[in-house]
Amino acid sequence: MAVHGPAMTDVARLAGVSHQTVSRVLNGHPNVREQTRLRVRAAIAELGYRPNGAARALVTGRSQVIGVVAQNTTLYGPASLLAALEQTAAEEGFAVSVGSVRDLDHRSISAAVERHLAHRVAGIVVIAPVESAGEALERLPKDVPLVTVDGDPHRPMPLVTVDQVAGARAATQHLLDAGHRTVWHVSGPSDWFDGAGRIEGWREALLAAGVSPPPLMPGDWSAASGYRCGQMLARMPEVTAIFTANDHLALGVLRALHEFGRRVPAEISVVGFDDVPEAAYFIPPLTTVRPDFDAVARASLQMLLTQIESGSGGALRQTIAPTLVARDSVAPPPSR
Amino acid sequence: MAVHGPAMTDVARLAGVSHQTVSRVLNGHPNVREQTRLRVRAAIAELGYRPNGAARALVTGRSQVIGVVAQNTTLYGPASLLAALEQTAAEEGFAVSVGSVRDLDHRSISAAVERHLAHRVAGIVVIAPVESAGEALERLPKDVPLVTVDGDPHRPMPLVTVDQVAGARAATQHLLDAGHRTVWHVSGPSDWFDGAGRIEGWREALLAAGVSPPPLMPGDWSAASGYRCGQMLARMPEVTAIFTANDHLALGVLRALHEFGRRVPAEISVVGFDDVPEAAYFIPPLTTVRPDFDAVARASLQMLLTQIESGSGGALRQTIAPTLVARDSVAPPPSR
DNA sequence: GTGCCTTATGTGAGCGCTAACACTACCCCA
DNA sequence: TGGGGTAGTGTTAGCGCTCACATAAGGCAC
Repeated sequence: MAVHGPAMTDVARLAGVSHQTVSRVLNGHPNVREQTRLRVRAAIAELGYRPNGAARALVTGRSQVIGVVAQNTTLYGPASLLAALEQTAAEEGFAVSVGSVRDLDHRSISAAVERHLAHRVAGIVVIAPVESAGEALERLPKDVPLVTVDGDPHRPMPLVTVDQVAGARAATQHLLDAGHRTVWHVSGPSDWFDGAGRIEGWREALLAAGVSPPPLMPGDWSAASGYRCGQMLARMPEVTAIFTANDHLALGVLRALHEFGRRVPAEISVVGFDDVPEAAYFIPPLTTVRPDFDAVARASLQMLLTQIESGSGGALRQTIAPTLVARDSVAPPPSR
Repeated sequence: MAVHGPAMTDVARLAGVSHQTVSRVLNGHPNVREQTRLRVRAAIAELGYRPNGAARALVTGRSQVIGVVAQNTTLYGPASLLAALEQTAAEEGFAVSVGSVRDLDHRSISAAVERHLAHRVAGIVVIAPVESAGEALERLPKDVPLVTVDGDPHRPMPLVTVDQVAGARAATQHLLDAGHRTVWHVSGPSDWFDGAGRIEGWREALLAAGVSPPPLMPGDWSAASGYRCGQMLARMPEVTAIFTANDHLALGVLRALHEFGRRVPAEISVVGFDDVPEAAYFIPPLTTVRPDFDAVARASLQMLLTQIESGSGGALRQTIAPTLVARDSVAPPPSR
């Protein structure tokens, strides 16, 4: 059934060398004569030979596969991250195996990681935006290369993260700069680090401007929760500026404001986070904060590869700064 | 470096049997005494043993991994499909390896498939919504289990697909039933099978009602292209009903109509396709067609597993019917 | 008892590869 | 002239598992 293509010995025979020499060519070892190298490459091409990853994994103890653990790969953020990760990994000759989990408790995460370990992956990227994930990760064997993305900033493990705080600060500041007295915040879940970071940045910006933050409107990333919060905010005449923790929340808020006849941005300004491709086509086009998922993916993969090659752990940390994308949903507050 | 956990021989020694007996227990072979089976299981648990997938893959010629080839896993459809596929596969004890491709030409597809083949995947799911993909697939070795999703309905290979035609027909009919004389269509790319199917369904419904279809407005799935088409449609007073090939196109259309002061649904009704989670929070909430991605994933995986187990190819085919989700973006046409 | 099943278990080979080491040229410098 | 490099190549073992076969123990017919 399986396509049993040519093996290394077949290539070796055709090239008139030993299988070991073929192996050396394949792995870019020095000490192979240029002429031999060419002969081997020709034989590889002629036979359409592809090295057997399983055999290699067996003998080296690890495969050319990177495991990714993520929760909801349907969401825009994780999906983008996963795609970027896959792209980058492919360029480095690695395949990506996904292990999505329903919940981010430590049982689920551990199980997903274990599954990857069973396949002897070369390294693991965990997109672990919540507290409970961290605990699971600390119990893991220390000798497997691991990078967390959007994980706990206070835990000593290799971490790549979007600078949520800076992004939220920029969004809030942008609204203050437009002349708004204060800014309301429809947040993500506060037990998510990105949610918490965005709350923190919002709060910081307000405090720095000498404004005491108004009550938080807690959402759960979904447009539905944004809509619910929006219905409350729409009824409060003093509200002139809203920063939402992501674009989908903003969509829900916009819809609620629209229903209550509150015009955006004439009466109320709104800023989102994520810059989903559709944000430019919301009504009105949404000013938002764009995290660079490609950069995050590149950084985390680089970090992982460094660990894989050096064998050393090391609690590296890298933060990617997001950028503000100004569109039409922000204007000065209505003059009284 | 790698966590060299216990091997099968360690389990065997602890249980006082041969490694082969352990293997038999692991693979559920008959002819193992109940008592022995329990002893082996106990040893496995005690040592925390996990079978080495690489070794198994090496000897059997295939791994417990399913390769998925997809193009843009950031789009809602593919992302949902991938997530559902992963979930289902995990339940069956399979891991999922993603190989996304930038373009859907046959070079890229072949390359992605080859990469999976190198890792000796057990089977491959190709999400191949365009013509050129089909050609690449036909050249593939016949003995590797393969299922295409949203692929060419006219090609004799195992295929699972959403019934695009029926969905589009339902959407169009829904608008006609509301009293509209005709329905305009903002399409997806016509070289995508789902795009083509939705055009076909729209056309069929109109012809069945004795209406000759108005000119097609070609889009490319993006909100941006929906917006451009919407700008044209907004200027045409005779337009009262629009069916868009997906929800993002609808978002762009809604935005354009809004800018031109055309009220939805009072003046113009709009129906989308996909039912993205945000569709209920568009302005107004979007009536749309919901494909069941979970069902597609389950069906394709089932089909793949059947091939893997039986070894037989067989050109099976399964079509998943989508359902219409009625919201507020449809109303009778304005009376004159 | 002999022969021949069936059931439960063990033994040996080998999947395709890499790591470690062995070996052969050949060169350089004393 | 020989000792000791170094570049290029071959040989061997073994990663952890499954497959095919060998073996052992018991049952049942004659």
